[in-house]
Amino acid sequence: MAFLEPDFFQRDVLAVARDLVGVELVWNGCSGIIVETEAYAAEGDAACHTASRPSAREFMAAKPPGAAYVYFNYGMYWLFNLLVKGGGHDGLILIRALEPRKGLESMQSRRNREKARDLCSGPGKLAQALAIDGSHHGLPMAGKGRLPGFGLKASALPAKEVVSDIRVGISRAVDFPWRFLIRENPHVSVPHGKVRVPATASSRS
DNA sequence: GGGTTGATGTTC
DNA sequence: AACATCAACCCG
Repeated sequence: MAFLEPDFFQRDVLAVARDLVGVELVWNGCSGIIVETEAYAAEGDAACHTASRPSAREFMAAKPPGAAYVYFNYGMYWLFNLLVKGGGHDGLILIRALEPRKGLESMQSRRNREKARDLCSGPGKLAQALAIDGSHHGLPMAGKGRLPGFGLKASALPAKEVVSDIRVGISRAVDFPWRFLIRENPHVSVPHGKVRVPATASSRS
C-alpha cells in the first residue's frame, strides 16, 4: 500500500484525525496501526498549543501539511503530532496509541517491557517505543521531503469501529469529543467512555 | 482492579 | 505555574 500524500492532511482536522485511525505509522524499521488519535484545532480550541504558544503558531505557518510536530511534556515524555492545514479547519493531531506490527523487539528493548499491549498504548509510550524525540520536530511525513522508512500507510483492515470520545489529560475545552479510537481495541490508552475529567475550581464550586 | 503519588524539564 | 504522562505503589 502507498504512503499517504500531503493532500490527505489538507482537509478538516477532525476528518483527518478520524481517518488516521487504522492507518499504519511506519517509523525506521518499526510500525504500528494507529488505534487512537486526538484532534486539536488551531482556532477556537483552548487546549491546542496554538492557543498559548507562539512557537506552535509559527510552526503551523512555516511547515507543510503532514509535518511532524514533536514536543516534550511533563519533563519526561515526547509526544508525536501531525500537522493538518489547508482544509476546513487547520490543527494538530496527537497520535495516542498504536497496535504494534513491525519491530517488536526494538520496541520491547526501548520500553523495557515484553507484552505488546505495554509498548504503544499511550502517546509517551509510543514515542519511547519508536525512539521519537525532538530531533524529529518538523520532519515531513508525507510528500517530497519524506525520508525512506518513515511515513503513513493506508492499510486494508477489516471494518473497524471508530468511535469518538472526549480528550485525555487536558484541563481546557475538556468536553470536545475529538478523541477517535477503535472501540474494544486492547492497545488504546484509555477505553471508550473511561476518560476522567479532573476536578476544577469551577466544577467543585 | 482502582485510586494516588512522585519523577522529571520546557514553555510562557 | 502549568503541563496532550507513566509506572510504582497502596489498598483491597
